[in-house]
Amino acid sequence: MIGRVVGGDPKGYGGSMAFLLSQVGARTAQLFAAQIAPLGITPRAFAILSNLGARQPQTQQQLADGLGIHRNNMVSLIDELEASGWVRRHRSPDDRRAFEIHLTTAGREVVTQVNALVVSLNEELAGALAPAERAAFTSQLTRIAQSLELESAIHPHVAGRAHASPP
Amino acid sequence: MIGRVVGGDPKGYGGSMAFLLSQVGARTAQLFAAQIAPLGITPRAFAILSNLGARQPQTQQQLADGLGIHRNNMVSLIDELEASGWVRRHRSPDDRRAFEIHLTTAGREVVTQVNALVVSLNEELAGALAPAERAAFTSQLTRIAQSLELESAIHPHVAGRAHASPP
DNA sequence: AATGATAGTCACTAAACCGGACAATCCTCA
DNA sequence: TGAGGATTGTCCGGTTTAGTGACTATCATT
Repeated sequence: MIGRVVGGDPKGYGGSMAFLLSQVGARTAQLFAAQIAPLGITPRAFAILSNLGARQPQTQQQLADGLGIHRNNMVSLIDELEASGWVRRHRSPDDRRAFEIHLTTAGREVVTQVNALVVSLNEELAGALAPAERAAFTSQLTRIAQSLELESAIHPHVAGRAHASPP
Repeated sequence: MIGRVVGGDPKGYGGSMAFLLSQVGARTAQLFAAQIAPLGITPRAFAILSNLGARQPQTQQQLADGLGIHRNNMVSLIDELEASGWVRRHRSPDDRRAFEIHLTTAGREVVTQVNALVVSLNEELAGALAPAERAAFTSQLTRIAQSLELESAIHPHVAGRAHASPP
């Protein structure tokens, strides 16, 4: 009774976990992108800033590996971040090929602001559930994420070519 | 205690419903696309076939409206579907501008095959949960989908430009 | 019949991402 | 020590994907 897709109404994927998850996930990502857009930042760029907020400094290569983004794309991404004043390139003292990417004060501020938006988005999502349900739901969702071998730092959308859709 | 993102470890969005949902959703969509790819079909194309399976025939315009896909893009989508032999264009007797899109026998078969894949994907996802948890989880997910005003037929990824990513 | 709306089509554009190639630098080991 | 191979950041081109504008044929309304 798990995968009921054939029975009932055709075209009704309303009970399909796969469809629901990808649908809700896509919409959530849309909302997030729309909410941070006024700050002049994209989800991908924020992923970099956030990652730097956790560990600093990192080279472009380290960031690319950590987030699953292609090396080549990291170049222009850092360019934009630097142009926005959120990040600065410093030559590494250890390796003259590499740049150490440092978060600026403004960059740290953006991370804080976006984190606040994430909190409010979380509350908006959780609002559909009874307070008593929320912890269990998150725990179950986490278990699914683990079973899919998702690492907490890598988001399939942030990482390379990852389209696809329903269900 | 819903939106814990700031506390604990920075960069740790592991407890954020928004991040988890979009991450799991994106991965689910990826898996689905990968699983149907051997059949020579994309998620977008399947959405059309599946919709036709539920109501037939429909004009391109009706399909575009129903799935949230742009009219112009529907043209090449139907072209491919027709080239694959899953669909046929018949001139509408009522409106000589419009085409009625009809599912062929092969098209119906593909829908059946993909639906079977969806069932197995659902089982794979549900496998991370205890059997007793599954119904509640799906119900909660459905409530979240409703609170986001998601219609069961429209998938944000299938419909227009819908990138975005974390939290 | 005339005017405006609508269905489908096509061509052009914009964005995202990948792969290949390249210079500078590092590393290793004979 | 120095020569070959690997690595870092960079750039460029090609591909894919989706959206826009304009066009034709047809319908609907008056």
